[in-house]
Amino acid sequence: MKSGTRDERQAARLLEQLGYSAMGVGHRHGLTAAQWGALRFFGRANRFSRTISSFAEFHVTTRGTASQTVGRLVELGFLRRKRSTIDGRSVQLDLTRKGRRVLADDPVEELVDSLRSLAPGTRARFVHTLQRLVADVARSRGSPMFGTCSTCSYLEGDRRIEAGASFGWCNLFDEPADEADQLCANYTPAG
Amino acid sequence: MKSGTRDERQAARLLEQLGYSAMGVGHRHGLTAAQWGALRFFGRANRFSRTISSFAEFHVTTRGTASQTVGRLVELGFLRRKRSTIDGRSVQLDLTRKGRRVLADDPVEELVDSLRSLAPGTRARFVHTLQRLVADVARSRGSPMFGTCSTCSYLEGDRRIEAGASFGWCNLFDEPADEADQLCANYTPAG
DNA sequence: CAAGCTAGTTTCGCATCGCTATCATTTAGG
DNA sequence: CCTAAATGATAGCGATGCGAAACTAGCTTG
Repeated sequence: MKSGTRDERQAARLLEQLGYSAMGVGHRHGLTAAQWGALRFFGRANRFSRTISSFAEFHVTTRGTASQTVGRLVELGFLRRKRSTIDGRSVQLDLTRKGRRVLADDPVEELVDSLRSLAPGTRARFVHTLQRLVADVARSRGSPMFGTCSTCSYLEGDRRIEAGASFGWCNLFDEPADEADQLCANYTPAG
Repeated sequence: MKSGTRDERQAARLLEQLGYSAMGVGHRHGLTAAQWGALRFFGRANRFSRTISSFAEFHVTTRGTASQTVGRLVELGFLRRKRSTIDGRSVQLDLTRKGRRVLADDPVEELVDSLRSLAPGTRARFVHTLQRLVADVARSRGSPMFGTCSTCSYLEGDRRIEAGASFGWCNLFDEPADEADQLCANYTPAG
């Protein structure tokens, strides 16, 4: 039995190690892990999902804590609050120029470099496996998904978003899917 | 340029997401992320590496902080201190039975389940790619590696550790490599 | 319009993190 | 030997994280 699970454990260990060494561990720029997580989230979520509630859900914490973390980033000038015009309760968080600069120096960039050096086929297979794992874990945990348009059931028309080409259409918001590579809190896997 | 990096960013994002959902986020068993990290480290490191210093290095923090975190886990009964017989300064940390039980309920187990459902070939390719990424990131950061015997240059004889079969030989410690699937602080990639 | 729900903020209390020093013990080098 | 280096433990300090609860304000339903 032990030998039968060696591969899985090794993979899990490597994933964790990658997480530790690649992600916000190390307090670069004086930011904590939670703050890096928030900054990344708001840098990668679409405009409908850049809210306290979505971040709290994504980060598995309470809205109170999330508000506190975000408040600190606003003080530091990395995020900007903007009241939503459609829903007066809602606040949209946007990265400032300063926030974007810091995010560009995200420790995870070294990982991106490494990924870039993979053969395209290898990378594609890797991404495909990752997607499956993320979906599996989210499902087995009963937590929402936070995916992107490319595999979302609300996307109308051509499922594949070509690089830089025309957008698809989001049937949920009834708008062009112009932030197709951003995370969405309303993501629903197709299938 | 932007479209040319879509795959890499997506992969990085998925890796981060997997890290968040799989790792100690959520305070299960009342343990913090740092405590989960320590518990996992001491559950996966070989006897030469289960020290405060190694953990501090792995976790990218100071020995003081590491000692404090470990101290809490000792108080909680998850770890046990044991003075080294060879080096009187060194302390070896071992998981207690209780610690092992908690580690079995590690949130990361859901990830292991998901990995188990992959086709063997897919999983092998995935692991292979992960290994490369971990090595790349560690190299570009100039940090030590923490790998296992199977790809270590100190391993004598057959490089492949067969499941449950005979051990290899470690030329560094001059001992049988009987903890071949455990993390080692002295890991040096072959090649 | 009233009741109820949702989004966010704020405060309180407490535990932990993370760093810097300092100290004791033990090893290693000359 | 005697000094320098290494391993850990510990104290002190500031900041953050986290949960719970109370509170404001804006939607929504009937």
